[in-house]
Amino acid sequence: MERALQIGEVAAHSGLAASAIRYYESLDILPAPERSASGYRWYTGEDVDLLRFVARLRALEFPLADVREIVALRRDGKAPCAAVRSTLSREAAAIESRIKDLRRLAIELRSLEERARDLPDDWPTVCVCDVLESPKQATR
Amino acid sequence: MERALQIGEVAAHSGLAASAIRYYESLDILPAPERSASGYRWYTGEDVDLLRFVARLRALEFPLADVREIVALRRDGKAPCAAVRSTLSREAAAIESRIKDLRRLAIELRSLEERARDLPDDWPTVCVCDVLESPKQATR
DNA sequence: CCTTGACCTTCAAGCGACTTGAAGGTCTAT
DNA sequence: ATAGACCTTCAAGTCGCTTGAAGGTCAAGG
Repeated sequence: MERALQIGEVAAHSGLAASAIRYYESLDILPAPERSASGYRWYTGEDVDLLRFVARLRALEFPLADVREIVALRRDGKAPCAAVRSTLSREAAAIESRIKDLRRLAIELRSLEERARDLPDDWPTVCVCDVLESPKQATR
Repeated sequence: MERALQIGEVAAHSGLAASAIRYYESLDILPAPERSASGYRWYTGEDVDLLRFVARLRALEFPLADVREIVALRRDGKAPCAAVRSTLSREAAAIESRIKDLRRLAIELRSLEERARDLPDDWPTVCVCDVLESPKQATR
């Protein structure tokens, strides 16, 4: 016979923070669990499965709106596969584009850093900041 | 003789949104410009240089707190190079670590997507979602 | 029986970097 | 005179939570 679990326990089992679980419940992403006589939330093993699933979606950076939709489909007995697929491809594309941006950024930051390393702190500043000004000019 | 510029014009010249410029001013990141008799902000050519510089810092994803510090140093006649260097290396490290995370994520999303492509929408769902459940199991 | 400490509760506010909207004023051209 | 394209301020919304305050509950130990 399985014992009911407190929020801290399901948090530990799912990898979500207790505050995040309460937050999801407040947004109707997660169903409200039973309560003990004193008002504590009681979770079941099924709840833990759902929390784990939600944690996985969030680890994949699914937006909460999508998580809500997917969890609702599941609650209605429908397989959320189509919704999951749609978010998967949208997220994957967004993240790949973000990676491209960040890579450009990282290269620029590192090259600026290299350039800055050679300048003294009191380098006479003719414009706002020599390190960042007119970035397309010579690398010295 | 140079004509004063309205916020929309300096926004266009700097790449910042007018709303962002007002926001920076409200946070004392940017100095408050002169105003016309009717209350419009009037910007000078120097202001545009500063706005461009700030736009560049933000394009490099410098946090606003750092931008504030750097702009303040400059206002006090000090070269902000040390502060810039410090943010550069911190930001570069943070962004490279973020890239690593996102690359792992992208790989996982794409492989899940591939796996999902082969499943019908009404695939009998034995758990919350077959596509995402027990991700370490066979790729079918 | 009482206290300690670790848990739990709710509600409100804060984070970062803005954007958006409402409600209104100004300026230029027709 | 009016249209429309600017500008102003202020408040609230976005996203995904976390943190803090103020308090209730519960088991163990003295």
